[in-house]
Amino acid sequence: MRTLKDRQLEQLGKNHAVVKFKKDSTIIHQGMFSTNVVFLREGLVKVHITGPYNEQIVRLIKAPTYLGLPTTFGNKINQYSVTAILDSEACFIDINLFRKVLEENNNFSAYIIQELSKSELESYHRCANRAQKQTRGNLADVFLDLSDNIFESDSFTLPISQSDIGNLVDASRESINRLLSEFINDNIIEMKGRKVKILNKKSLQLISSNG
Amino acid sequence: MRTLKDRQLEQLGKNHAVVKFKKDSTIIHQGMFSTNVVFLREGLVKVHITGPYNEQIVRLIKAPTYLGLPTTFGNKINQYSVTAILDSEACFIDINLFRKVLEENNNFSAYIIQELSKSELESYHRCANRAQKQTRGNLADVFLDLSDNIFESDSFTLPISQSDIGNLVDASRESINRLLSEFINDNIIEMKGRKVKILNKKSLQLISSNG
DNA sequence: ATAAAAAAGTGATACAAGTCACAATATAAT
DNA sequence: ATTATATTGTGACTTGTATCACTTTTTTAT
Repeated sequence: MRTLKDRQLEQLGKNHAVVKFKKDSTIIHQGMFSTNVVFLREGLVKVHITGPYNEQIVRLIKAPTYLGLPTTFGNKINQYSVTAILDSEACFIDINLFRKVLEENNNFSAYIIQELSKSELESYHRCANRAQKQTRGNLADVFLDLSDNIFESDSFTLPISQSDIGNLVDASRESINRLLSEFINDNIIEMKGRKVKILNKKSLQLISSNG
Repeated sequence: MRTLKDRQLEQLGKNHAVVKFKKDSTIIHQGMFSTNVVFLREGLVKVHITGPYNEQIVRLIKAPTYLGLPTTFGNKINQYSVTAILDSEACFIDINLFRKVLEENNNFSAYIIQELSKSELESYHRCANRAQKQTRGNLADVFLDLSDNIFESDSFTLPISQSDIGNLVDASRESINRLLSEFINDNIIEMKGRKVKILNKKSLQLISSNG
């Protein structure tokens, strides 16, 4: 499946320039008219959406991935924002071309459907977790996600602020801060500025599943 | 698009029996092996998933809709459960047939992609709302959804228990009960058993957007 | 019809996490 | 370098909502 994606990317990317985005710059702007799908080649982004009160971070996604699909098939106004949280690279693919490739290549459709399905499932799980766990457990999950999936290492640099973490797990900045102190105090993680080292992943996993 | 769906349904449904489900019977069982996609022709269902502590109701969906797509393209184990909350009718479509139709009919793929995209967006919005509003606002949203989208009427019969509502909006049964009393007391809704009449939709909308 | 099981109603209490209010560092900008 | 701005660290206090512990009502089963 990976090779398919790459082959397809080649086809789609041939006549599309790669655009570089610095950390903190916005790749997709909610509310803006758009006629592109974005293929994120490299980097890490946050997807955020205007909530009833604040801007809400919905999820972090790392490359490679497609972004902005809902815009492609619904109206042409972006329904959410995507901001780079690490330097990233993306290519913009014209919607019509994208649709044409979908039409011509059934495997590609199947691939996109699969990705969307996966994302739906993840969404359900996130939903269930956030709701049932308390902040400590959700925070542990963020660190596990960063370590296991995003950076694939026990040492990494936090790509977002404590207040963003709070926003992501539906907690206040202050609560996150206090819980981080707690984690550090319990020798579960070590932090120097935003440099994180996970000292006791077992504990994190325990916290994730219990609290 | 609607006609396309109907045409497609015809094609898919031709050799597939319609199965009737009584209220409260399970249509899709999480954890079970399955080789079908379900097309819900008629009725109303809840999608629920095993959370870290409880079973979590993720959303209500009314017919017509496809269910179980993630199973189709990922592994063959159902990743969530779907239970009828009103008498419903569904047809079961063999995965291979479904895939074949997807392959042969690009419009159908496009339609499925569109549906999945829409569902992703809804998911993001639900997420942002649940997180930022308190229970009163989320409860108002449930009533607005039931009235505006699901039953398209100001009078309807609650299809789920208070404890399910609580589960759906991440609150306890008791909180829902207290808030309902409050709504009734404020002449926002009227309830006789599970028969609901919305008396003041404006208020509900206000509560939805403020609290 | 009657027993059994769910669902709904309600008070008392507890607590996780929000909010407010500053102080202390960092980071970015001129 | 030196402001200006953003982020982080903490204490004190408040609050929405969970939990517990019943009672009452409704529904389902026998």
